[in-house]
Amino acid sequence: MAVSFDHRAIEKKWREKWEQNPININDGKKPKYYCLDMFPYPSGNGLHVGHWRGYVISDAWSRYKLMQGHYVIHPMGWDAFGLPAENYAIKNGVHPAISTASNVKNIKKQIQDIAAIYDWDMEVNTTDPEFFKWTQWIFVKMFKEGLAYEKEFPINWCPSCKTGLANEEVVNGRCERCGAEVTKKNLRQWMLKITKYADRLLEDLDTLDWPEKVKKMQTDWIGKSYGAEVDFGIEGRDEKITVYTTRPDTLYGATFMVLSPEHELAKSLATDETREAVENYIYEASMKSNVDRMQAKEKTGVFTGTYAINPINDQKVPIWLSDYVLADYGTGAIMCVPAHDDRDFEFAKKFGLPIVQVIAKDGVEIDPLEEAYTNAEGLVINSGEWNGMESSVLKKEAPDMIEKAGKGRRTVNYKLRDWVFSRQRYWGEPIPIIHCPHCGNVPVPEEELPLLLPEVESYQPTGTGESPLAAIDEWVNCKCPVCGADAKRETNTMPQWAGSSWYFLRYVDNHNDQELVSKEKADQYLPVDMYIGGVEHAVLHLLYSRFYTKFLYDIGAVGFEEPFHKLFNQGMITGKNGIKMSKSKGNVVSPDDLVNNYGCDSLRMYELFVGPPELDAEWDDRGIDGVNRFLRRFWTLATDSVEKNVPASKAMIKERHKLTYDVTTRLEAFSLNTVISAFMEHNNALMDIAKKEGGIDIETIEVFARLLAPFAPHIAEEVWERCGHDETIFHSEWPSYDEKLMADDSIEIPVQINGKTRAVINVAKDIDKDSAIAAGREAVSDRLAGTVVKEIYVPGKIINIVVK
RNA sequence: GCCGGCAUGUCGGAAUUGGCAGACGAGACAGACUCAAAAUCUGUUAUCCGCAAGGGUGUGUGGGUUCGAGUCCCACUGCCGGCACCA
Repeated sequence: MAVSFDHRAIEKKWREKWEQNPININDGKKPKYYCLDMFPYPSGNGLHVGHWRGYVISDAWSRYKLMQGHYVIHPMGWDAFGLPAENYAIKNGVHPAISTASNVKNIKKQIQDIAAIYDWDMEVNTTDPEFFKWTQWIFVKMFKEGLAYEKEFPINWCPSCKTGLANEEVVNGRCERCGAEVTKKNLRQWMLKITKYADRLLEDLDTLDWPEKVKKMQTDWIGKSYGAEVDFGIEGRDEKITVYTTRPDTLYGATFMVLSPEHELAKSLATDETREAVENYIYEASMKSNVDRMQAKEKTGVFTGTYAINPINDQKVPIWLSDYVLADYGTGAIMCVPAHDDRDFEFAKKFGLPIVQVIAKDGVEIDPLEEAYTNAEGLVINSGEWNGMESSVLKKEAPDMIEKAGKGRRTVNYKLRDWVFSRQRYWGEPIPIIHCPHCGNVPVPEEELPLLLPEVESYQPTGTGESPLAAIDEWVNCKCPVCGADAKRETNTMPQWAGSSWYFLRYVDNHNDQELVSKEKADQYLPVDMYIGGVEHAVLHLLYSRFYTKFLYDIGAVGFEEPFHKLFNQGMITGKNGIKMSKSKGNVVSPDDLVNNYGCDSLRMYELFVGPPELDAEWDDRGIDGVNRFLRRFWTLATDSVEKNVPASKAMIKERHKLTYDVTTRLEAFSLNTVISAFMEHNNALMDIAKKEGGIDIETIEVFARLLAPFAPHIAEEVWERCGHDETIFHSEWPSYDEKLMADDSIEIPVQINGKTRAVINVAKDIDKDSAIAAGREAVSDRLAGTVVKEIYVPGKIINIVVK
């Protein structure tokens, strides 16, 4: 009687059919929907169940959009430049291109197990010359626009990876990739002027449908602040020192000044008496690492012996040096208001410097202040003509007052720094620049791109700040494309972010050798409607991609400014006790056996059922039994019902509409775990009905299958076929629901006395207030003691009788 | 230190606008089937008192608003994430 459920046979059958007759077809009429996964690095370790999660989420969403009548762009590719392949090459002598290709092959096979509707004709690989030709082309364009420039300065240097790092790649003073302590190294670097886009990157966040958390992280990273620059004269000298402050309203309280030890005037401010101490201090500061500087328990500093003049009151204020002042933020010099800043307060206490309170705390001046009154707001005091003002008002007006008096100017500052873009490693895109002794830096002519990586004997990073490419004379030595003189190639390569900053533009036109992407295709298919990936790229990849897209918009290569309209960050799948899955921890769960034992559909369902998609979830293999049981019960119910072919009953129709409502609304809310719950709950209800009525009508089974199709595509397709359909379920419409058919004739209403439920009454759904209350009183009559003060009836929800 | 988020049974989690807390699943326990086990099916499963009917308590802690609070407000505790001397 019962048709046995053989997931292997069913999945194999449909995989082959979909291969022959793809279900996601572009007929040129359907609206497009671009659903993108963050493309993976093809690691030699393969995929674990955590990688699956994001891909299942995006595929279920893509299939839903497909059934809603969209042509879905759902591509996959490989972010294949980067250190692991290179480190593998160093260890084993295998060219990164070879190990990468074999990793891509393995992971592609694993990804195909998910049965996602990826369009493999769109596949891209960042290490493919056909692709990185355009990565280099973008760089050349940026160079021509003045956005890529060379600079020598002390950059973040990872001594383990032996390469420079961008600011975004330093986490708590450590290398984002390997965790080694980051040091400073003076290096000639290629930089990208991302700071030019700071305001646009900030303002356009408002236009994005992204998690607030990610927007906030980008906002904080860009770190825009408003304030003023104030020019302080130097006693006995013509020069000025300009400071940046966000609190110009506290200028009267500036009792000393501190310069970063790297400040250009630092050394020259020393007097004969202080010279030795000042030079020692500057030297010591230069030797400190980021981590040392961050973990400093106590402030250090040295008096230069020289005084500045506070322009607001002509007071002499001593100039000190201290490494708590950052050289590369603002002007590298600050005015210190110890009464209203913790750091200045600590410094003043330690070195016995004067403290002048200029904003009254709770309306009074406190003498002496026990601690700094920070983020001060209130009445301005000890401030000459400013006395009696509200600090919040003065804060807004002071910059203009200072500017009018010729003592400074209104200004803004950003925490965002330009992007250190060169890496001293082999396995990356060569930076297409030629250094000519006559012409300076000359870009490789666009028609000569891609500039390929040469073969090397040793992939070992040199550690000197040159990449391994520098050792290959025949590659390095070239002719200047402008004047023909002997010249040398740039030997640094690009960071891994270079390819990932724009790859999503390339999928839709991946073999175009004339343009990065054709205007027609870009207009037709881009930008990305839904982007799904982990939150770890909040300020790296996602910020860089926005910057690249804005640049490409500015040069007319694309017609939109923001690459990703909607962003969804899925949570991480961890091992037991929330420990991140890793080979070294030995807690990696591979999807391969699970697919084999339970089937792709079961694993897909469980990946979604494991918890809210945006939260981390601990993996527990046992849970997959639950969804597997559900699928098998549905299978049995469906195949039995097809055989019995019973007519639809009122209960079946009601259940069908309730299911459609629950699945659709929960799916729209991206509450994917509760979508799966809805399937289980309604399947249980249908099984009960089938027990009583001998089966379920075929239309209800069909609706169930259609709703299930984005999640468990194989079983849904098989059931659909058994219901008598020749064409794929994915070309059927997404079911709609009718709220009238969902509703019960009667409803249950709890009756409370003083907020405690004492009875539940069953009444007609459109009962009026008086009848409802009467029925409620009747139901709890034996408990009604005392005087009724109030009766509350919330239609269809609750009756509450308040008794005294 | 600053900024954000979270806290519900044994476990993962659910609960539209404040309206029966614990849906759905895992696990456990009991029963059916079986020589037996697995699988499957049926039932029970927040906690306390009670044979039961029934009643008390209960969403990190303490308070508040409300007829009514997991949900709103105030204070606190714990965990997670971001930034980290940004003047």
